[in-house]
Amino acid sequence: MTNSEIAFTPEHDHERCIHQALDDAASLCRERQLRLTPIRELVLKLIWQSHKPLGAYEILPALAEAGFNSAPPTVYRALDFLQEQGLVHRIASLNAFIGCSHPEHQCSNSFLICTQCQSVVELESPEISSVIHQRADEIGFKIATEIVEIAGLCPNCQKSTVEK
Amino acid sequence: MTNSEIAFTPEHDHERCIHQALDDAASLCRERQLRLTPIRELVLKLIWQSHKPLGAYEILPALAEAGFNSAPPTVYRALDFLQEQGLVHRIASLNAFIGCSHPEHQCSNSFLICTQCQSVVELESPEISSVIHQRADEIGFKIATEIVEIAGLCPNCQKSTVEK
DNA sequence: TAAAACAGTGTTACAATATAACAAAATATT
DNA sequence: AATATTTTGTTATATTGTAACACTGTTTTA
Repeated sequence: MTNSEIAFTPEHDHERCIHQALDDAASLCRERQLRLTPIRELVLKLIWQSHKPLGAYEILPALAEAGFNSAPPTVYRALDFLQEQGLVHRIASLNAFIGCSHPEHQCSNSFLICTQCQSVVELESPEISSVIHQRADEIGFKIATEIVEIAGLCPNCQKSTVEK
Repeated sequence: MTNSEIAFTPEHDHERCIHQALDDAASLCRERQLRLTPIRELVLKLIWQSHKPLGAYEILPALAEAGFNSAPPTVYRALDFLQEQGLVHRIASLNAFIGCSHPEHQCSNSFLICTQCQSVVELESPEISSVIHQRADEIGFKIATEIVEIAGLCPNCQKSTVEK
């Protein structure tokens, strides 16, 4: 099973996903000499509680519970930091945030979004990016950022839909 | 020049774009036995004032000026209708709306967004869609809707940037 | 080490985008 | 004409995101 498909496999060992993500973040921040403060780490952990994107305002209560200030700027600042470091992505079509599954590499910013279970996987596909660049080149358009958000039914939810 | 590039060509005859869009909308609604009411037509016309996406709240003042109610639901209803009929698209990354340049055909929902002049063109590219479907098939993901939003510099703005 | 600089957080207020719910009016259908 | 349906008016509010400034902790420099 590729990394992509894990999110669409409910029975996977998610503790491992969380652990990996937090470890990656820690080492990445160490390398870059940036501070993964308690707030930032908590926000990242909360986002990684599942493979479903989380809204900023869904994060706030947990911050409050942990004893931090829980006004919107607190969470948005943490999210900004995490996004800048490529640790989380914002899904524009959902106004929500998802953990990056490979923060070390360059990201495609392509996502498959299941409309039934809400799980999201990052679509790693050089071909998609390459075709997009090809087409942009033809028009003479100079790409800065790409967003690809594909909504539909994940393999797992297709099964359950059929079973109904 | 292909249809796509018109939006990135400031000197094009935009009256023609507007006229075409309103005509298309009228005939399309006639065919489908739907009502292109004055509000809906005005909203469409306002959106077609340029090739730059328009926010819902930018439309409201013009509605008020034309003597209509100008509370948010009015414009969102019109936008909902126009979107359902494929006459306008919502750009998720901008929270804004743009006229569809070919409402008769199936739409790719792919856009090139110039970050300098704000112009947007619809990227008609069977290849992009095809590659996306290919990749989704491999994972067993059943696509319902696709969003592709590419931001960068349009050919025209690249020129002016160099000139500076 | 003290002082300055900077980064991170707390706090208040508000901006921008979008929707719920119900009443009234216009239009289409019987 | 009466009824049903669609569209619009209206009020209120939900959701998402940011500006601005004060305060605190951490790093850097003299």
